[in-house]
Amino acid sequence: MLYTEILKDSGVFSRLYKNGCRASGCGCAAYYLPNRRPYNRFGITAGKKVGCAVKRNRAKRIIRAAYRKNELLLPIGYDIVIVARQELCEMKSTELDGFMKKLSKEMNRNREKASH
RNA sequence: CGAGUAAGCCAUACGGCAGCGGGCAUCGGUUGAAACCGGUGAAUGAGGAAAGUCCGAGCAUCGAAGAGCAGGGUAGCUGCUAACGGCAGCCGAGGGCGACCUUAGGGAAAGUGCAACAGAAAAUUACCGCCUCCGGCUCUGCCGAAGGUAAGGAUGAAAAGGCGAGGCAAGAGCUCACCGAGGGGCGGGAGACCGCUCCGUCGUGUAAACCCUACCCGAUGCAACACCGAUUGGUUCGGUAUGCUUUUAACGUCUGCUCGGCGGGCAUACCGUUGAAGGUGGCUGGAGCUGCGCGGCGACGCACAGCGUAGAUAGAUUGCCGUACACGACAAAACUCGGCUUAUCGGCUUAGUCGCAAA
RNA sequence: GAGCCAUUAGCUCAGUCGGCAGAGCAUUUGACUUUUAAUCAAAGGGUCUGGAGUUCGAAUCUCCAAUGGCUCA
Repeated sequence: MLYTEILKDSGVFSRLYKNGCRASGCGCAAYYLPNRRPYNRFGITAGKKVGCAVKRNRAKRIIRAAYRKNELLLPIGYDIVIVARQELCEMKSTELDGFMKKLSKEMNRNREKASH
C-alpha cells in the first residue's frame, strides 16, 4: 500500500470509536480522524460477533482488498478504522466499492470544510 | 436386488489478468563493508480435523544433590510405543439371526458409612403363620405362658444360595442329585483365564461413597527462555566497604508440610549488572513424508531408494472473469510432535453377513 | 497459551457429601374498594443446558459436548 501504515495501537482505536467521524454502509462501518502525518494509518476490526476464525479472516481480506483498490481516492493524513459486521463475509469486494467512494467523498468534504 | 457390518481414500478441478506472505537468484540505489531501500525472475504458501484443550512427550527455565508424607492419576492380561488415560491381539461380561459391536473390567472375607418410602426385618431379623409342651375355659375349639422353626405370607430394586426329592412334631444344606459362588489339588496357557476333580466353608448391594492394594507423577510454560537495548528511573541480581546481630540459633531457598542439603543474616553507601517500550533468535530437518521389500495375526519394527513440502507477529490464499460437473460441507497454522474427543456437503474403493429371486 | 466458574419456573436465586424440585417477584382468578393501587387468599407454570454411563433410584456422582462469563502473563 502506497501511503498507508498499519494501525496497531489499541489506544488509537478507542480514540477513534469515541471521537471519530462515523460512516456506515453495507456490512461495515468506518471511523476516521485526521492524524497530522504525511501518510494514512489503517486498521480493521473483526470482532467475535462476525463469526468463526474463517469468517473473520475473510471479512478482513475483503476490506483490505477494497481499501487497496480505492486507496488513491482517499485524502492523505487520516487514521481510518473499518469495523466488519456479520453480513460482510457473504459479500464480494466489488460491493464495497460504492461504500469506499461514499467514504472518500465525505472525507474530502470534511477536509475542505476544515481548511476553510 | 434389498438391508445391514467393518476398514480405508478424496475434501471441487483447470486456465487468464491484478494483488499478498516468507525465502532464493539477479539488477539498481547506498555504503569502507554489512545491514537497509526499490525493481525483475522462476518456484512456493493452511487441515482432516489446523478446532476443543481431554491426555502424553520433546524443548526451555527454576535447586550447589535428594528423601518421606500429603495431593493427583491409572486399574483384566500380553504386547506396541519416546511416552500415554492411546493403539493391537487375547480373556471375562453383555448385545445382535449374522457379518460384528460395546465394555473405568482390582479389592465388599482390613475397616467406616449409606440403603428414602414400603415392609416383621435392609444384615446377629420372628409381625402373621406352622409345630411341640404346660395351664385355664363356655373343651372337634379359643385364650395365656414357655420354646422350636425360616417352608408359606404381604413390601421392595434387593429378603439370607436356586430348584427338586428325602427327612421331620413342624421345619431347616439337616441329607442327596443338578446348578451357582468360595477354597484346595491336578492339567493346559506367556498371562488374564479355561477344563477336570475333591471339600462343604454359603458372610446382600454400593468403592463413578470414604477407603485399601499395585503402579505412575517435581513445578512452570515459547507471552518459556537467550541475546541486543537510547534517555530517564533505581524495582531485581552480584561485588566491595561500614555498622548491627550471630554461628546447637534466626532468616532465605523447589513452591502444601517435614527432614536433609546449600547460603550466615539485616541496613546504608558505592561500583557493575539487569531492565519497562522495541528488536533479533527460539521458528521448523522432524519420534518427518512417499515408494518398495522383509519380519509380525496385528499395533508396529527393520532395511533400501527418493523428496525438501508455511513460518507470519494486528498476523499472509484475495478481487474480477472463463470452462466443467456431483454446484462445493465443517472449518484457518501461531514452539513442535503422538493420541483422544467433537463438527462435516457428498463421492469412491475393498472385504464379510442376512433376506428374497433365478440358475 | 494456561487455568477457573456458572447453566434450575417468564425474571432473580435456594436446593449440590443420591430418595416427592422450592422461595421471592411476575402471571391468572377471587376477596376488599365507586374504580385503580396497596393488602389478603388461592391457582397455574419445570425435558433441572444437551448426550452417555454408575446406581434399585441422579438436579446432585463420573465422562463427553454446547453456551455464557472470569482470571493470569
